[in-house]
Parts: sequence; structure tokens; C-alpha cells
Amino acid sequence: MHTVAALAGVSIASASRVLNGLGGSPETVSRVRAAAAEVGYVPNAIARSLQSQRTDLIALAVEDIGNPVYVEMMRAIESVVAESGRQLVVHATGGQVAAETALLRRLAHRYVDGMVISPIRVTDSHLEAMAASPAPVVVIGQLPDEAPIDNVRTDSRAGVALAVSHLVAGGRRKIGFVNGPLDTVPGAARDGGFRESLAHHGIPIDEQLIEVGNFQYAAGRAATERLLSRATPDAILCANDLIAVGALHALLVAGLRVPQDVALVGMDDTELARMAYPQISSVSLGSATRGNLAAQLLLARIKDPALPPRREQVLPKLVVRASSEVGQR
Amino acid sequence: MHTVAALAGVSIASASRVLNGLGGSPETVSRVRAAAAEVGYVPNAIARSLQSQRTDLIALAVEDIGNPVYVEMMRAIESVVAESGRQLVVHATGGQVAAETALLRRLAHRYVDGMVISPIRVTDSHLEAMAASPAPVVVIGQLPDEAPIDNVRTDSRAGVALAVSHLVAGGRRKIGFVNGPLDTVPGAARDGGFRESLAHHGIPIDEQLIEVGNFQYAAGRAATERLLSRATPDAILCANDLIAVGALHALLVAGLRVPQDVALVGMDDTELARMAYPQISSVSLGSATRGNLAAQLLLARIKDPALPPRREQVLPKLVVRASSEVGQR
DNA sequence: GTTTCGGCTGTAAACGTTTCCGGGAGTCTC
DNA sequence: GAGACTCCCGGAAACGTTTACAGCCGAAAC
Repeated sequence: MHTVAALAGVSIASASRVLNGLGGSPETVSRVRAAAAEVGYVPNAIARSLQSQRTDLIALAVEDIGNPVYVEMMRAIESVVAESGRQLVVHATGGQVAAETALLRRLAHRYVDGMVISPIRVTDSHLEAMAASPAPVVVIGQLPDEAPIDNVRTDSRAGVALAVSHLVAGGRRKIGFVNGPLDTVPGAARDGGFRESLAHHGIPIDEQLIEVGNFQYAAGRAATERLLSRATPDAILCANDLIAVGALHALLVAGLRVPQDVALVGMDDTELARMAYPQISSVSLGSATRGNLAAQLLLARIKDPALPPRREQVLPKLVVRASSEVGQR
Repeated sequence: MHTVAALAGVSIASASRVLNGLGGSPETVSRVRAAAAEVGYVPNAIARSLQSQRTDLIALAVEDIGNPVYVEMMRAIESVVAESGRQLVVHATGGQVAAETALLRRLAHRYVDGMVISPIRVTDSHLEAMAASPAPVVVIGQLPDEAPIDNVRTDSRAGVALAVSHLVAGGRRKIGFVNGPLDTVPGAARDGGFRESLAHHGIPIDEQLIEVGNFQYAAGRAATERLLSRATPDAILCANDLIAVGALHALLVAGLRVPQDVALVGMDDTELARMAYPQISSVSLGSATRGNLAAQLLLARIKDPALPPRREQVLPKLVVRASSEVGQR
């Protein structure tokens, strides 16, 4: 910029003003423009950040960038973030508490203007780190009610209930359940929802029909195999779509027909559910909507940090596909 | 930092030195440490960047963060980038030339230290922008031989040949081909490879058996349906795994058995191929390896910009699974 | 007792911008 | 024709670090 100013024969202050479109006489404007073009001037983002105290970067921390549910969130977030002229910095945490709190603490370095994080477990150190963070944080997922943090959540218990009701309405009574780890927030919620929901329909809980793995395809397949070796359900509910695809695989290998012998329902309603054959029914937890809302909340808070903490809720919705169609028994 | 220095009763220079572990008397060291702890001092990443002329950020630009092949690359890149203490900024370009060149030009702002880009089309404006970029760029994919740019590629023609030979060896002669757009680098290479390879095996080319869509699931499925409405192949080769999953779906819906009636082979060997039922054979183009190499090249160049341009090649490898097992007719 | 050396320290410049402030020139109004 | 007002402009400070340089002091060497 010094160079540009010198070349145009003006002060750097004037050059800066012209290049930011803040006034200047026609004469100087054209001289500065010409000089900038001649030397191929490009403003330095870092110096600008230092001065403006913003980086125009937003961080996103998710467990696993391979899980399609996070891909959908990421796409949604990316689009609103890009719209606002900012960019996304993506972190994969592997679901590790230490990695997540480290990331949160790093916010203090001000390398981004804010963060959207979707922790799979929420610990006290999370809460502390978020409270201490000078940069705004928005959480996708459950949070203690008293935590003063912007938060968008869904009601996965209600989601599970939708699925169970649907299966029961289709005449299924021996409903299996393949869940993720119980010490995670979603795992615990789904477990609770499942038990609650069976009780509500007057169906006794059969522990033989419940299996736990993690939220991945391979674990879902293995867990389903274990379940099938013990009992034969007439339906299986899975805690997410990756697990459901694994379960489908296990069912087909076992020679069971879906949905005739066993109905199958997943959760998250990702494209994976549509890509399976038969297509898998799934409880939509509005991942794109949640991502979108989270990004909006974050931008709003960056704009006005004094805003009271907000909490958004998106309602689950069941999408029925071939894998659980009623009347296919 | 001013505050810390004042509190410790030393100059900011001394404070800086202590906090960076560069000497200082035991007395000052402990005073500065104590002061820093007291006020909860955290260094400002931006000011540091302005001074050090590095941001410790690496950009990654891919067409679609939803495509599992890019997810694999991203994971591989993320891990080496994180290992070096840097972070990844992810951009989704949607395969748009304008978006990609804009991104490349933005490198001049120095908001990242370098970029890995995997363009699906390579135009002159790409080459210009890369040549003009003051920050290093590594390309994953084909590039004109004379372009002086670090580059890691694979030989997808050879990959196609592996698949065709495998199918022919299994007794298939009416081999269908579902490709992505021919104006993309991978699309063109695969088309060339397919024709070349059939010729090599003395099989005449039947245009009825060739379809073009894009590299997505839905397009793959639709293209396969079109193909099946015209002819009945005894094998189908797909330009990537997303297409292959779509093709599988179309085949099953049409009542065809895989592999008995139609053998199926995809490309990229992503987890998607393993998650399908039956599992889909796929030509591995080493996406993780390519990502890893690209990241290494980039870090090496950042360290020493004077390095001559390097070019790495990873060999394709066929992974045979149930969808094309020999002897299943 | 003088010189030399090494270890610490503080001053100040530098990184590349933006922006506040004051001054100068020109125009309008009465 | 004088005052008020507007518009531009340049100087300089500021953002928060790192680091080159020079100065100081004490200890070691002769």
C-alpha cells in the first residue's frame, strides 16, 4: 500500500480511503486505482484483521467429517457463512473431550470470530471453556438449561417416539434397537426415548432386543449381527443412518427380507437413507435446518454480543420409505 | 501483553521473550509467568501472524464436501496438517471454475499459508491464477505437463483398464459404462480409458452401453435407468462410487441380480462401496494417499519455496468385492 | 585493576492496515 | 467581502506482537 500511495503521489491514508471506497476526489481516485492496478495491489487480510479486530472466519467443530449428518450441517452452515462474506474453518474432534476443550480454549487466540460446535458429550470442562471464551460459541445439541449459551437442539426422544409409533401402527411388536454409546448425549436421549415409548404402547422391554455400538456403519452392522444371533425382531430402530445401513446389511446377509420380515428405521434422514436399497425410513432431525439456525445465531451474536442467549428447537419428523412401509408383511 | 509486562514490572520485550521461552533471568521468568497467569494472558494469533508473516492455516478446495472421496482426502490432509500445528480451511467450490479461480486469487490476501486444490476442470484461468499466486498451491489431479506446479495425480485410464480386464476375465462382454461429464478431467480420462481398454480386448464399442450424467448418486441412478431401457449389459462400470451405488439401485429395481445378471464395478473405493449390499468392487485411486502426499508436498514447499516443482503419482488398484465376483453367473 | 565477555534488559522499529484529527482550499450565503 | 460550511487530504496513532540493536552489569581472565 505504501507503494501504491507513493506511485499515485498521495498519502497512504488517501490510498486506503480510495481502495475502501470512502470518498476522495475523482482525480485521486483514478490515480490510486491506476497505481493499484499497476502494481497488482492486494490488501493483506491479516493486517486488516489486526486493525478491524475480526478475521471473518468461523470455526465449525464436529466429531467426524465423514458422517453424512455432519456433512449436511456443514453444507448448511457453509452457505450462510459464505453469504455473509466469511469462511469456514473445519475441525474434526473425533468426539474427544480433550480435543474439544482445547479447541474452545483456542478461541481466546482470536483466530476466528466465533465457533459452531456439536459436541457428542457435554462435560463441565466444555461448559467452563465456553463460558470463558471471549469469542461467541453456538452449540448444536442438548445443553443444561441454565447454560447461558446460544443453542439449537432437537428433540430426539420425540423422534424416537415417532418411529416407534409408526412401527407399532404397522403391526410390529418385537422392536429391536441399535444404539450408539450411552454416555453420549444423543445415545442417552435415544435410549430413554425408546424405553419410554415402548412403555407408552404397553410393550414390555426385552433387553435381548437392545444393542449398543457406536455411531458408525461397521459397529452398527456388528451390533445388529449380535442382536440377530439372540433374537429375531420384526422391526429394528437405529440411532442413526450409518447404523441403519449396517443393520440393513446384516439383515440381508441373514436372509431376512426388509420390510417383509423386519422393518427398518434410521435416524438423521441423511442421503444415505435414500441411497440404500430398499430406501430406509428415517427420522429427520433437521440437520440442515439446525446448521442453518446455528449459523444465524452465531452471526447475530457476533453482530451484537449483548444479545440474551437464545435457544432454538427443531422438531423431528418421520420420513417413511420402503424399509418400513405399512402393509408389507 | 502490555498489561502482563506492566504487572510484572518489565518491558514488553522481556515479557514476549519469556512467553516464547527465549531466555530471561529466573527472576523475570517467574514474575512474567505469574503475571500472565494472573490476567489469563493469551497471545493474539493475528498480531503474531502479522509479524511472522504466517497464519498456520492451510486451505483445501474441493468440489463437494459430501462426496466420500473428498471426505477421505480431507481426513488424510487434515491429519498431516494438524500434525504440523496448522489448521484446515475448507472450501466447497461446486466445481465452478469462477469460484475456484476466485479462491486462488484470494490467496494473494495471505489469509492462509497455502492451498491444496482438486479441480475437476482445469482451465487456463486456473493455471494463470496458480502461477500468479504468491502462496504455494498443490493440485490433486491431472495438470498439463509443463505447468510448474506441485501435483499429485493418479492414472485413472489405467484404473479403468484394470476394471475392464477384470470384467472380461469374468466372461463379461457387454460392458456398460456410466460416466460423469466429459468436459471434466476425470470424465474425459475415464472415457478415453474405457474405449482404449475395450479395443485392447477386441470388444467393439457399443454407444448404446455408454451413458453420461454427473458424479452424483441421483444422476448415476437416472443414467443407469436410461441405459437399461436401451440395452441389457452383463456388466456396468461406473466412473465413481456414488454413481455405482445409483447404478446398483437401478439394477435392483429393474429386477436384475448383481453380480449374477450384471456385474458392477465402481471407482474411488470409498466406504460407500463397502456399505452397499452387495458390496461393490471398486478401483482404488488412493484418495487418502493422494491427500497425504499433497499435504506433504505443500508443507515442504512452504518450508522451502525454492524447491523445484514435484509430481507424485499413485497407482490405481482394483478391489474386488461381491458385486463382480468371478464365477457368479 | 583493567579488559573482555556473556547474559539480561529496554527502546524502538517493524509487520500492513484503518481511522481520528486537524488543516487547507474552495463554495455558498448573507 | 467575510464568515460558515463542505470536501479532501496528510500526519500520526493504533491494532498486538516479534526482534534487531544497544546499553548495562557482573564475572572471568590476565
